[in-house]
Amino acid sequence: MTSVTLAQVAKRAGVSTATVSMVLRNRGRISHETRQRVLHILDEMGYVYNQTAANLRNRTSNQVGLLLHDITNPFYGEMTAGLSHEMERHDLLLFLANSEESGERQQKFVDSLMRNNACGMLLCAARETSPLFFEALKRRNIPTIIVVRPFDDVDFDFVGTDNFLGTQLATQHLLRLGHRHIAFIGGSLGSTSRAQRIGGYTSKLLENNIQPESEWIVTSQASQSEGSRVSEALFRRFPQITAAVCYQDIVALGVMQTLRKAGRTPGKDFALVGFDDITEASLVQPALTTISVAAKEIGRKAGELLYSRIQGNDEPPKRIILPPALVIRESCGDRLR
Amino acid sequence: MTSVTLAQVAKRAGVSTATVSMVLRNRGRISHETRQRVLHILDEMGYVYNQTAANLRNRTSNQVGLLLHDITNPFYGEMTAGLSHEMERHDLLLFLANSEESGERQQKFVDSLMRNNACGMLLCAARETSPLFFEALKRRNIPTIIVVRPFDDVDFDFVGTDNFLGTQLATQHLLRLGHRHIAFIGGSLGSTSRAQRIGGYTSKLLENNIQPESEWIVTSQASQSEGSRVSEALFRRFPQITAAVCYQDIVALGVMQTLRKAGRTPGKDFALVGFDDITEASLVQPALTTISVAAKEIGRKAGELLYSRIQGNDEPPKRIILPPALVIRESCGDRLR
DNA sequence: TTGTACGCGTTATCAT
DNA sequence: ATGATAACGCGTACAA
Repeated sequence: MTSVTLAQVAKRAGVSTATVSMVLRNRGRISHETRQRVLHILDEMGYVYNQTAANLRNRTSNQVGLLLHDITNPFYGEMTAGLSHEMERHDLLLFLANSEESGERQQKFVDSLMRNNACGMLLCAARETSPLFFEALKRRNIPTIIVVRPFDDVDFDFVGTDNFLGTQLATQHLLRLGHRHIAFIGGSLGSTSRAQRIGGYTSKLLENNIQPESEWIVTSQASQSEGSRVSEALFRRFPQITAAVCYQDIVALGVMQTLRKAGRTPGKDFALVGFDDITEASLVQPALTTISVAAKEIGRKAGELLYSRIQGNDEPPKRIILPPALVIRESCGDRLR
Repeated sequence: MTSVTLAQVAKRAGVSTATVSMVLRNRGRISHETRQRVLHILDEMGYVYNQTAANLRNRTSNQVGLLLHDITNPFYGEMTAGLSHEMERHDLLLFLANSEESGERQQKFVDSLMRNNACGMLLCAARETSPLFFEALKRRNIPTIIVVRPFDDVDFDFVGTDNFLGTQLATQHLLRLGHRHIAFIGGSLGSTSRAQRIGGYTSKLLENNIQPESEWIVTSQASQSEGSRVSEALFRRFPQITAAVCYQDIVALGVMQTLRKAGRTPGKDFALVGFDDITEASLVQPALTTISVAAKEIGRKAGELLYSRIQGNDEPPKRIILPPALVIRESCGDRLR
């Protein structure tokens, strides 16, 4: 390695290490002359700053961790891009870990972050994460932002989207188009996001004096095939359903499949709204009307908030909820327009 | 912070810091008794190992950097997942940075890695990266693996896919299906990957006595919308084209859009092959026939190789080229079967 | 098992 | 005004 140390530079420049350090960090009072000489020698010797030593001394670091459960999901890719951009702006390094929904891996990553003295973290926790995990986190006293997956502990900062509003928009759209028999398809039982989305759906129905039918609300795994399977059973039991709000675009794609098999055409004799606005949404035929959440913006906002926390911002925990938007395509028909 | 130090634990346990250190790292010969007592006190005091201090002392670290140019691209998401998994296995932390094709950001990240004493890095360099960048990297003497984007400097390890073979497979598939007017869509001019893929496409055409038409080879940015825009122009000019090999799945998705707009159906009156096999490929309708490059596997293999380098493996630089595979779905029709 | 010098930058205190 | 001295952050490993 033979790395050049500050002391070596100091010796060569005929000054103390304190002086070199001050030059490097633009602190203290150093004469222009000395400063120039030191800078020159730093360059000449190819000095590389040892952040590790500095961090040890200062008991800080410039490293933050991002824990996701599935980096493969394009939504999180977008979010990570937004976050990464923000981190770079503040000269923070980003650790990435992928829990793959394993609580064990998740815990291991957090422990690792603590050992490495990370100065902050962003968390999209694995499903079924124990509350104890969060309690332990609080005691760690490290700035932590919960992202995307809603979490109702008010002691944490949270950045995500407004699930409730999202499905309200979706449901309202269907109502305006004249639909009265609207189902909700997808999501898994434990999911908080799902609970919120169902809340938006239900509330909008009630606002319009429509009694929600609990049997028209069904779960589905996050895959096209499951969406298809689940909706087939639903439509067979309740043929009067003419529209559906889906928990995710992927599920909506499955529903489309079912409709086609049954000789029905989404956008003509059935209306479908998805959620997420994934790439495929605009590609399928007919293109999927859906709720768009600005993934990149979530990443950016989360990064911004984390940075402010690292800087010492100790206002009460914030909840930054980005508004989703209805993207009208073709899967609901155009009776409205 | 009030973090517990090794010295505090030692004092409380009535032993030396050396003993505690050895207990922590399972080294040396410590009596079972002492070991138990120390472990107990470590736990009791909530000791958190300070990796920073250890790293400083050992002049090493357990942190590696991954530099991508576009984490948003699902291909890299997959690759990152594979890599991340491998890193976790070896207790390495992964720094992620997204250059967004900016040489400046890229340089900044590498500098940051050096300052932070990273023990290795994986690089998918920005386009137009100066050779000087790589030369400088060599002098740094830090284990570095070039991934995905082909790079012809034999001094570096490389892990990627066989672009040439990939498009050969794709082109051959189309030829077998009877197509003779085959375009190549996507990629940008400077790209080495693209050059190789066009090589595979061209060679296969020639093998079959078909003269490649240079005007049927067009560039496109890595986005669906660009793929759509570019292909629209191409098809207008050359309506005789009945099939296309795409540089990327994303571009292929855009081409699908164009076809649909024109009232054509991929898989029926047009045949389309993508490259990458991203998740969406199997989800779109019709599902995209594509070249699978096992992105996850590339990540895993690259991680494995990097780890071995970090461990001191000093064999000559390796080139690990993973064979791609044709994944037949629906976008080419089934005239063959 | 222990004592302690060491890795390298930081900064409060002291000197000119 | 400028700059030097030296203790310090915390775990490691060698000599004793």
